[in-house]
Amino acid sequence: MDDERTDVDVDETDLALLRRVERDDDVNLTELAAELDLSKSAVHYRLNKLKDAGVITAVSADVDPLALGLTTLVITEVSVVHESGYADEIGTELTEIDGTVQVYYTMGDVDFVVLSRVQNREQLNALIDEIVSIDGVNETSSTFVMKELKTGGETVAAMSDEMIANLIEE
Amino acid sequence: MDDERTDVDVDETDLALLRRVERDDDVNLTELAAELDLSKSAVHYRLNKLKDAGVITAVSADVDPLALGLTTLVITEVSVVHESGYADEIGTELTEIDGTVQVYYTMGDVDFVVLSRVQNREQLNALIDEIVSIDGVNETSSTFVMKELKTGGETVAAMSDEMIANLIEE
DNA sequence: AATGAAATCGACCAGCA
DNA sequence: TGCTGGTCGATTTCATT
Repeated sequence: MDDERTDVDVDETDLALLRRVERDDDVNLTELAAELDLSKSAVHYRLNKLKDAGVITAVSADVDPLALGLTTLVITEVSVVHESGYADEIGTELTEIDGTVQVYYTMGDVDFVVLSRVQNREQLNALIDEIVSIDGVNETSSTFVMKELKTGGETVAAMSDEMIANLIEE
Repeated sequence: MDDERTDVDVDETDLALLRRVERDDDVNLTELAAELDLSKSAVHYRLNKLKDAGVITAVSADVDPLALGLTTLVITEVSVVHESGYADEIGTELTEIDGTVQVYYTMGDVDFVVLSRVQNREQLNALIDEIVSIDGVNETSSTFVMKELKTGGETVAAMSDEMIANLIEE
């Protein structure tokens, strides 16, 4: 029993709807209604509610990086000189480097984890050069991704029964 | 000059369209057409083309993890005993653990990088226990994410001019 | 949360550059 | 090959219960 305060309240139907549209929202209300055993109006009502509540933050097209030649995904750990209080600024600069797709500020001896997509090794070298040239960056360590086994597109689908239960009973 | 063979050919207009819909596809054709200075038919035509070509793999709703109480994001490095050729199987098992949202198979001394979302520390402990109990897993190292600075939703927007140029000139 | 009607939209086509 | 413009059926939307 830890985190009790949840901003929004969703029920099992909402979660089923979310699971469906986070996978594929390129459907009309009639189809959604049939799949979820709801009326079209009910689906419409719930989708609006979920968007208003901020549970659904956007409806977006998923672009295949490979189709654009972005065949290389790299994970880079970035450490900064720990005297500098410029972590915020460094983080912002990391997000602005072309090719970076995910940037996380982390606890521990590594300060940032950066995921980047590039088309070839030259672009990778250029990208890492850009990172190390940021003022305050101390050390970097990069690893190639050989296979993307799960890509993070689906949030609700990744939740356990316990996580679901914590949401429902509130 | 490295990777020359790209499966699909897209032009600047396609990329502008992709940039728009990967950010927000919750708009009608009329609005898209106005923003891109195209006719509705042209937008319709290009969107279909991009979906057929596999550049757009899906249109999906983005769910805010925080709205569902998933306040904790953790990055875990997983090493396997290197005698075992069960890397594929271990990878699959990692993707199936509740809470894991991204799983990458990597080169180097770390074999997998796993990103997980949980609601509290107990769930995190349970998750890590599940990982280490996988047959063949040797060692894990986890790091809390304190701030998500860039979350990887947009692929085209992250591309440099050079990457774009490599795509256009083919 | 359901109904039904009005407004709007997306799909499609024949023709064109 | 990519686009235009217009039509029609389908869809979203909304007031009402």
